[in-house]
Amino acid sequence: MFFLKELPTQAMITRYSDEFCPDQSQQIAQRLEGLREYSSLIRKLDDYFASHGLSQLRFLILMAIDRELDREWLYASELVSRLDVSKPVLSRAVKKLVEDALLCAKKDKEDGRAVTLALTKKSEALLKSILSGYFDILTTSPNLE
Amino acid sequence: MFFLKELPTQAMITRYSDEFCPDQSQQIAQRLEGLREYSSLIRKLDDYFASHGLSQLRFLILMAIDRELDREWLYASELVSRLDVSKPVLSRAVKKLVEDALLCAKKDKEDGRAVTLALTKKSEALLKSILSGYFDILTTSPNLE
DNA sequence: AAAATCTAGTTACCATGGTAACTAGTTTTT
DNA sequence: AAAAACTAGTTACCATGGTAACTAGATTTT
Repeated sequence: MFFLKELPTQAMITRYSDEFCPDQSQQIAQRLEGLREYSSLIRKLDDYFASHGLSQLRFLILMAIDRELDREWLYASELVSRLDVSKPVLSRAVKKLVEDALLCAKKDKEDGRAVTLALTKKSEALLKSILSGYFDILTTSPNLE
Repeated sequence: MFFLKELPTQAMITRYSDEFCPDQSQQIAQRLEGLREYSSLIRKLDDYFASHGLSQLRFLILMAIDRELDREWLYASELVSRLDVSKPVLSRAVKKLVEDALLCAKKDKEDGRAVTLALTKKSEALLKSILSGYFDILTTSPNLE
């Protein structure tokens, strides 16, 4: 997450960057502006997900399973390889999704260690109901062209 | 933080967005790409700060004080209004910075509640030593024009 | 000037990210 | 087939974000 409310003015950036990388102060300003815009977009998405009992991670777990074309389920380990998140964090998130009846976990028959994770009626309906708002937020963020 | 390792293909996005907002799938793809690029940039910055005993927040606190033109110090409450962070989080970060001799805290003479926060020799030197690398990371991130 | 309100900063607690180290099942080596 | 190595998932612990509620000093109301 990025925190600056007021970005440094071009003059401020120049004051610093002239010493280290003159002629790049404009690019630095652009990059900082981009960081702020995208951080703000991430916050908006987080708020939106929270208003539907989800989070960025919970949403992405559901989407990753839903978008799988040839199967109805994924192993937790497959989710780890698809999402940029650590195993323990995924494990905990999955546990809560199962408790909330948003995921259906079943022991795999072939591999005694593995668990298959599938969407439930509830999470299918939830995804359907929130995707429209999700796309709205993505497409209506200001200052990002 | 954003987690998708492999972004959905344009075909996947179309599969979803056609139902809700046809003709916007390309914009959605762009926005997701931007989110991923900036998340990756934020991770790079975090790693860089961590390698110098800092964090995004700790760095921004020091910068906010350093960039103040007419004063050598700020109140904690001023930092809260300049950085997009909650009071308790700032309070804790400041406490640690003082312990690490990167901030000098003094009771304000006029206002018995307030504390003035100034840089130390150590943090001034630290800022000088890391700014160059910071600008490098900002200006050399790929895929962001 | 006493009461009420506001403000600076902290404490307590919760959520969610991380790594290291563990259990237990599977696969590979020898 | 026993040992070693690998893999799936969890547990324990730490870091850092959040809100609510607190203390204490300053200010405003009455």
